Amino acid sequence: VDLERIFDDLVRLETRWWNDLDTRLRRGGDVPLGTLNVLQVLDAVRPCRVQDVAQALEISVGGASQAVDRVEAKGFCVRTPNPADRRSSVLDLTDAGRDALARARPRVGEGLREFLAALPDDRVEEFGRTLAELRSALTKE
Amino acid sequence: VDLERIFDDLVRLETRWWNDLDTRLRRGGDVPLGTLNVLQVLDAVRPCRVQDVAQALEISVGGASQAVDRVEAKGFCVRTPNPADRRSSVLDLTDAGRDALARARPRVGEGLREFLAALPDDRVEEFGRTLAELRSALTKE
DNA sequence: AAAGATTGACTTGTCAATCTTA
DNA sequence: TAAGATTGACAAGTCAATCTTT
Repeated sequence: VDLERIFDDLVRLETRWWNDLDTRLRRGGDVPLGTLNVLQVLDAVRPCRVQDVAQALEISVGGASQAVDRVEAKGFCVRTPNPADRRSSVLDLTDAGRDALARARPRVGEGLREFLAALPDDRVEEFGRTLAELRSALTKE
Repeated sequence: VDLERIFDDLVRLETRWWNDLDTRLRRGGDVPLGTLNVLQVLDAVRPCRVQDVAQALEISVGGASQAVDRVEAKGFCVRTPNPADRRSSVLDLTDAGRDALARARPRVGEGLREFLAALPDDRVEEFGRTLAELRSALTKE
């Protein structure tokens, strides 16, 4: 098996899907895909701190802090002092943030359905299982 | 099937693998992974222009031009005026570039073997086939 | 001291405008 | 006019240094 080829295909596929989805979102007047990812984390993880965003997106804490800055500057979330630990803040979606999330999410779904239409359902499932296993194998290191 | 979860796992897996491999390379005194990718294209595609790098890496032409700038600044490739079309240059690896490529490549292989050790061989093969199919489905659009 | 977060300097990508040659 | 490439302004990540609170 040619592992370098697998890695190359993984990276390029991710690049193309990311850029294509991001372009769709921007053209449709929605938030960029990076912003959407943050909104999804804020919606799914509660309570949510900067650290939780970093972990969910597999990026550095510094990067997550800056990403939250941008989302907050657009009025999509607020930092509230954390009563349990004053070193951190709790991040909460605003109504505008929830609206942006609700508008953008379906567009991503559309794109993904098109991308994966090339594959029969059982292989899509298998693909998802494999990705999940490879990812969970990593976090155990 | 949860397509959003598949996309999320794809993006995060790529992020982790990329960052882990890049860290290994830098720690070992080798070129960064982005540079290695360019070297691999210059080695595989001949003759190679900036446009070919952009296509192979699925990045913009502007980004490819800058990436080649960096590789050239490190002395790993040279731009030679293209006799067949004077709008473009032909890119060639230098001896130093070939050395850097030969040193870095095996380290990436090591990392990938570790990452994929979590999976039996037949599923690694299947994973590779799926990635290739999904990618080729894209280029036809 | 260690943990959470922020900040500044840097890397590497995008896009739009521009230049040169076809 | 279009194609190949370059450039400058900007976007979004990394890391290391720092600040505050535990």
